[in-house]
Amino acid sequence: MPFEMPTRFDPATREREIYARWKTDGRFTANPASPKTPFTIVIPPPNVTGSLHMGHCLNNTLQDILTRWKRMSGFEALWLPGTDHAGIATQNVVEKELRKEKSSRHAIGREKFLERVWAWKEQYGNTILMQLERMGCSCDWTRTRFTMDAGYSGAIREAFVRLFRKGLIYKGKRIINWCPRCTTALSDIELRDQPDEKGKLWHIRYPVAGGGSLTVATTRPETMLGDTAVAVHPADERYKGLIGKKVLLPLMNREIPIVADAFVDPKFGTGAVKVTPAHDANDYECSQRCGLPAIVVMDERGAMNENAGAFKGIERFEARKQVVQALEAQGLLEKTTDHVVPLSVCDRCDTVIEPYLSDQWFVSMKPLAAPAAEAVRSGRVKFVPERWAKVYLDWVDNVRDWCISRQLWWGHRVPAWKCAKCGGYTSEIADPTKCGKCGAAELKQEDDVLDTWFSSGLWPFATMGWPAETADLRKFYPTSVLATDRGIIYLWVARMIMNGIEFMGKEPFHTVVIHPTIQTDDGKRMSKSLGTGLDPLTLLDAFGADATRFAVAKLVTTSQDMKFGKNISKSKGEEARNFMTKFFNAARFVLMSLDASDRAAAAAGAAALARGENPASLAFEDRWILSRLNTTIRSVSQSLERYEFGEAAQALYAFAWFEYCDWYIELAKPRLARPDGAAARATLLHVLDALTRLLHPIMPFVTEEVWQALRQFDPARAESVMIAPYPKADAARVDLEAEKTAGSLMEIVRAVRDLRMKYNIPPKQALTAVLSSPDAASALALQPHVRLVCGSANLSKLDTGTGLAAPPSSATQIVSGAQLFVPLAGIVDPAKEKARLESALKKTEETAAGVRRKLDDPKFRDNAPPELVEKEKERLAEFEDQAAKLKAGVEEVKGWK
RNA sequence: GGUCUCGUAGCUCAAAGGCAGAGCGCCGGUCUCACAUACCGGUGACGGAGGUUCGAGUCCUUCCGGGACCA
Repeated sequence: MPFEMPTRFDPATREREIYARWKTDGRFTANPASPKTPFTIVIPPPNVTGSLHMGHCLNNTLQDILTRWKRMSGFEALWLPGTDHAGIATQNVVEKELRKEKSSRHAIGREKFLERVWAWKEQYGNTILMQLERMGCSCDWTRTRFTMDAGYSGAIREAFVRLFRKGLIYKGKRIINWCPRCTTALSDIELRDQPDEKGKLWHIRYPVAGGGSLTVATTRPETMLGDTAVAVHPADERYKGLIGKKVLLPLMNREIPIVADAFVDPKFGTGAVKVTPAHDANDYECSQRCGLPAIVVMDERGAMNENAGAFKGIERFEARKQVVQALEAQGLLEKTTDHVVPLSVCDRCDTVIEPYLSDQWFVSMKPLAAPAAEAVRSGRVKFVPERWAKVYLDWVDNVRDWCISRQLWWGHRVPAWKCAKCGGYTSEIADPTKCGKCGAAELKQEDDVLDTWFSSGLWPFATMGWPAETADLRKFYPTSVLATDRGIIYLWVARMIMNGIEFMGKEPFHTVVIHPTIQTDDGKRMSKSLGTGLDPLTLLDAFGADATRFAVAKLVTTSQDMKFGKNISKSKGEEARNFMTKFFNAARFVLMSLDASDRAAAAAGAAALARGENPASLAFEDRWILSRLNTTIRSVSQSLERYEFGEAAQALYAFAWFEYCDWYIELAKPRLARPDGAAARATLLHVLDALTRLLHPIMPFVTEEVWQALRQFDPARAESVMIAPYPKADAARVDLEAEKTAGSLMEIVRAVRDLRMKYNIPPKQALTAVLSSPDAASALALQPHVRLVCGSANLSKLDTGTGLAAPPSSATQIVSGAQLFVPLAGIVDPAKEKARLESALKKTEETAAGVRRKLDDPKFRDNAPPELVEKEKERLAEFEDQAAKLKAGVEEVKGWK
């Protein structure tokens, strides 16, 4: 019965079926009791409100490549998936729903609101995980975690209490970033800079007590209502006499001091700055140094409050206008200039951030950061590429205390209780019943919740059941690799390392792979709002998961960016899809060409080859492709070890297409039908088998399809390619001599094909040729392969030898130092041939002259390594020889009638 | 202001300091019994200026032009 395969692999139908089969067979599930060495990756948890974007597509492709490769390489591989609860983002989504219903979270209350969020999460929260399935990701779905799960919440409670007890968590009044729309505090990294915002610089005259005035420049005049001082640089001669005097704060009629502080830049504005401690971080620090009070003049929604006098109740930007008008009316506005202001906006809602003095919870970072920095400096945690370690260290070394409280409802409620009696805070694993300080029983839990990053920072071990000592933790912690984008270095990587050391006593991973960031075709950041984003689903639909993954992986380099917008993704997607089809078709050819009677023998032969044995006498071309295969295996393995995904994909692409398909299959074809073709059949099958396994981590679906076809020939193989061993290079198979000879043969074939093109000779028309080698040895080396050359170049005859004369009316090519003559009586055009040879001659002479110049230079001869000088001498001899032959060819043509 | 990164063919990327390579595109030819999503052949490039070196795409300086991050 002939073996049948469809002409194409159809991703749309086959991917789902194959994935479902893997799942039901439990292929993704890791076993903590396994004796194998673990290999663990925890997914950088995507935001539960999110859907797959190109960044995820790339990030997860790479994680899956690593996981599948390690799983096949004999590791107990665990890729642990999950999502984080994304406090603000998720709360905003549900609040939006409520607004549509003309309701609000305040209208329904905290408890009901949280029920709504959970309901939303149950309905939509799995979107991104399902998209990962579509990509073929081999995540262990039995271990999927969510940062709000009960177990995970227990880990957060544990971590908070431990840090609290160590004194590393405290509550205090500080300037924080406040989003007046979300009405919550934000950490530095939840902001987005809005550069080059056009603003103004207002110069305001403050009357000095006792006469005169002092002009200050500000970009935010509305905050002057909360000024408690004016500061100048202590060394600024212009203002020296004013230090210690008072000014009368306009509009508020409050006397405030003129202080000296080195934070003032004398070159900015007038060199005198207003100090508003409650609404500016620098001013706040200044106020601490100078002992100034802080007056909050805005409420939590960004409107001016009762401390703003006449401006009470006015929204902050409107207040700005009115304050300016009022100052102008009083003649206190000296001038207004244009000024570019750096603005920070809320990452979630684009509202301009207000620096705001308020009571918040903080983590004292220095004690946690020091060992985290040391872990990287000592090399226990490595960054790939290495340079990112510097970025990490810059942040970790200069880290500031971290505001972890958020004025939200969705999240982990701060597990601290305030005592009504003594005002102290108590934090315990079990809800406390009495104050840890004074013993009183009137306790109230804090309303705020914790920053999402506080929970996702515990991800590498909280996902495995910490603080319980679970089998998973024992087996899979520390994890192996964290793969992520550079934007996440501060958000997660640093915090995961700090927490891993603090709570587990061990770094959470030994390697951090920072892959490039996907950009648009013209090298800009992809932006949803600008519509320059690219939806990976359109790629998955158009090209299938295998091709999408391959296209993305092939472009991964050590550079920081990767252009992959609408046009580039299309061209790269097509390239990858064509490659996938090519591979599938090669498999189809190999399997369909094996006769039922050949199959068992071919399978046995291929198995023997895989073991390093030679089942039948291997032909030259068999030895060549086996050599190339093993060279490729080595290079792919090395690339993967170094996380050079693009290199690995590239090597596989080139080997599969240009060597296996273009040359080997074609060379093996004539032997296939022959009874003595056993070695060819075994080699074809063996290389296909190896290639299938090599490609599997990048293109999981099509390789599984091919694997299942291979299994029909050889049921003894693994049930799935997922658990088949990844090929190992066999150095004994590498045959550089064969590779070199094959190179010469290809050159000869190409030379004939080139002549066919130049003289319009159809491929079907057989030709004859004469190959005159420079010496007997090389003639002898080519002799056995005449059959291969004739087959590939469609020659009916190829004479080889040394010093052979050109047959009449021959076109000449110089290949590998030999002369190739192709008699073309009646076809060859003397003028054209002469021109062709002369052009080749000119090129050769130019190259020869270059090498000669180099060799004539005594400095080169004296300083360059002798081997190189020798090599250059040989090259020169070759070029001179080639030139001589071409010259002879020109003379020959001249003699034609 | 500081740090990092990238400028190589029309496009996307390669090349321990020693002959600048691929793919896509483009041009021309083939529907040859796995594959026209294919096959065959061809075309085409080191941002500028200095320096180090026998030798620089590669190392150094500087300029120009992109990108990222920190303050």
